[in-house]
Amino acid sequence: MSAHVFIAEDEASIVSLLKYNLEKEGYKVSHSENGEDALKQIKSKQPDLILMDWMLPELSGVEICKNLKKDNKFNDIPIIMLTAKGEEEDKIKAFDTGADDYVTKPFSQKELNARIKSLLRRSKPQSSSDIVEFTDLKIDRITKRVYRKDKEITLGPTEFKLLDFFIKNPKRVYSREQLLNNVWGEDIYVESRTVDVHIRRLRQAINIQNTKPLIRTVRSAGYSLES
Amino acid sequence: MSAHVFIAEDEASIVSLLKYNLEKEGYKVSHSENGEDALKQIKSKQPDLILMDWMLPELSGVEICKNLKKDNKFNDIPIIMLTAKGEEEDKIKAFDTGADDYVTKPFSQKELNARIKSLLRRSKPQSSSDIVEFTDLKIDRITKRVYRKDKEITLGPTEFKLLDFFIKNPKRVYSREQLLNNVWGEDIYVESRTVDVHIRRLRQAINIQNTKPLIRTVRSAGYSLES
DNA sequence: TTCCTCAGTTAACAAATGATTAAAAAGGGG
DNA sequence: CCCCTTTTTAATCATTTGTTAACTGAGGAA
Repeated sequence: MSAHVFIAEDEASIVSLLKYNLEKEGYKVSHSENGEDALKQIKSKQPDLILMDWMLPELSGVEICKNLKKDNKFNDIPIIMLTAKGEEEDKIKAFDTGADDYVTKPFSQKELNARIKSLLRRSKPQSSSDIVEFTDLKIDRITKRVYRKDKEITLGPTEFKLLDFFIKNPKRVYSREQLLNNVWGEDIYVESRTVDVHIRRLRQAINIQNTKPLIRTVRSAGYSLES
Repeated sequence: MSAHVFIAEDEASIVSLLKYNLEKEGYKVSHSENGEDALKQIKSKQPDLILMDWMLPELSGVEICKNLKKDNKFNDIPIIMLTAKGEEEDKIKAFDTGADDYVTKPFSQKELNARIKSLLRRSKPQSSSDIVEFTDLKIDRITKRVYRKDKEITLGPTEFKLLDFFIKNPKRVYSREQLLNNVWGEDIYVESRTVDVHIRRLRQAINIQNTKPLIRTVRSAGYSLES
């Protein structure tokens, strides 16, 4: 699943250059040449990232930026401002309107790609790496192995999924309901006590004698993974 | 509550310049001159943002960066790389190791401030909205934990809900009736004296010896949370 | 001021709620 | 059909909850 990059830029030559390069990187790309239309398209398409010219016909990049950052639904979309001016003050202004990064023309495609990658990584935590660590726990999603303090631990499939889910949001308390929906699946019906049983098995597997247990029980609320 | 910025940099002149400027901006600042120590400090202090020199004694910035980005507990801390080199390839490498931004020395303090602001804005919201504070009380609805003066306090489920309700409208006085409706639920019938008992339990849990009590009794009216 | 009354405080306890655990039953590949 | 995992069940254990009743103290009346 590739990210969707939206370009708001009126110079055709730049658009085609960007488009070519971004598509080569594997992004889905769409664009608009005018500010008003750009805003409309962004709101309907909800891209993952926006490259926006500072100056745009109809509605300036600054205006669009402000508009998007006001709206809860769109203020998470990272925005990179493109501009011909290299002046200090403009950079500050760009950041102040809510832009997340700033690139001056002419820009290097390589650097732009790097900045895009960085912003996307930040806004898409779910597509995180295949090896995740939390304190002394390490889980490898590829080989399906789990380690505690570099010692391997064997888990049943359900326990693995359970731990994998917990590790995505450590310290957060999940209700049995939430765990069932996220680990077992929305449409599967099992008793909520079943969760307890798997929590117990997971605890037994990952615990180390005389150490603070990793899974916390929050009475009448659920469970969480602690450090 | 101001953000905490950590500086990992060995050139004293740069550190003092940065420190001066960041503190003027209202950030809490701490620093380390050596890579190994920096990593240790970062893990214990958990700053909100890191400014890191590309080259550091003991353990290079790149290494620290990689190390932090692997661990779920720290990979949300934004990192800005500081470097003397202005070369293209280094920028790419910096982003590849997981840095979130990149600034070349000599840098403009104004631009750095803008970039810091942008990164903080981006990383804060997920954690802040479900944490409520009132004077020295802090309640985290995600992890279901309560703190007084940064020391954790354990509450039973009802006391937690009670405090959570009070903190939504501090200083406002609620009758037992209102508390029952809002904390216990509209359709549940319990004696109104029960409220007193839970108020007492909550008081015992959150009070500190020789300090003004946080919950005020308003005779023949109800209770309120005071500062 | 003193005394009385009423509202709030407190401690103790029994009941109920929720979590843990072990063991049996039920599935589901190989 | 056997082995391994998952789910259910039910007994047990732990904590929380609501109730009761005695106690305390504030504030008004005399």
